[in-house]
Amino acid sequence: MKIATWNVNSLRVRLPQVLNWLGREQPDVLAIQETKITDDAFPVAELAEAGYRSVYSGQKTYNGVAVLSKLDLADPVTDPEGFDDPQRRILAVTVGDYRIVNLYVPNGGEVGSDKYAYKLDWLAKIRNYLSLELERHRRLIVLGDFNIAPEDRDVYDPEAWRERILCSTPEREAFRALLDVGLIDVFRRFEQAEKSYTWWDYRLNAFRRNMGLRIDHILVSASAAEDCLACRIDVEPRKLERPSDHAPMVAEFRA
DNA sequence: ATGGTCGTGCGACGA
Repeated sequence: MKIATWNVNSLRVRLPQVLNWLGREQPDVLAIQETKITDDAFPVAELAEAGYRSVYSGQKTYNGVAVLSKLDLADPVTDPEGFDDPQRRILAVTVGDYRIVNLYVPNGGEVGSDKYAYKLDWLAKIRNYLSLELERHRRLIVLGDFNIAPEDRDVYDPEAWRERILCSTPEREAFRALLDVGLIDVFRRFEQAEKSYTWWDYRLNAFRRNMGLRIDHILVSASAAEDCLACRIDVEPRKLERPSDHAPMVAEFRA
């Protein structure tokens, strides 16, 4: 089972790139964030033609999550207990033996802002939900855009980003709290190149200069980690004309 | 450089 995550920053704009990437990479599952498309406009037919079923939870202009799969998608959840939120950021679904939770964590604006408080509150609530999901499912995969760089080695210039959004201590503690409920950052289970990132600002030629952050993650339960064979970032789509500002991540599992 | 580039949707705002 090959499972991927990609913040596409508008599925409408990126659909040709997504279809190309699916064709080349052939993941069994792709979790997408920032679709920025309402459910009535979701490109179900184009994706079906490429061999993928879709579940989606979208809204106008902002946010929006979807899961594409070659296999059946069962038991979708978009509004877990405790979330009373019009923002479409959560989509949990079952594929085969795996419970998959696709997340688009709030960006948080600036440290200390209202959006920052919303982000930390959201992270506290998602922690509770994930701890329940871990009780309910042996094989759990939580993936998406977490908008948190967990450690200094996940940041191209840690001093410049010290206590800034995506890197502040409360955000890193909230990320750590997700690991503490029983999730494993599977990217770090494998040898990786130094300066491995998943997001680069559109400005200042940040990608060409590898001025990036690792803010997209694949977290898995212990029993899913045992079956994980590989985890990598695919920077190729970030090199294309009119790219998303994020690169996809892929994890492969035995069975 | 209180900057810079995108996407949405036609003026800001979010990231």
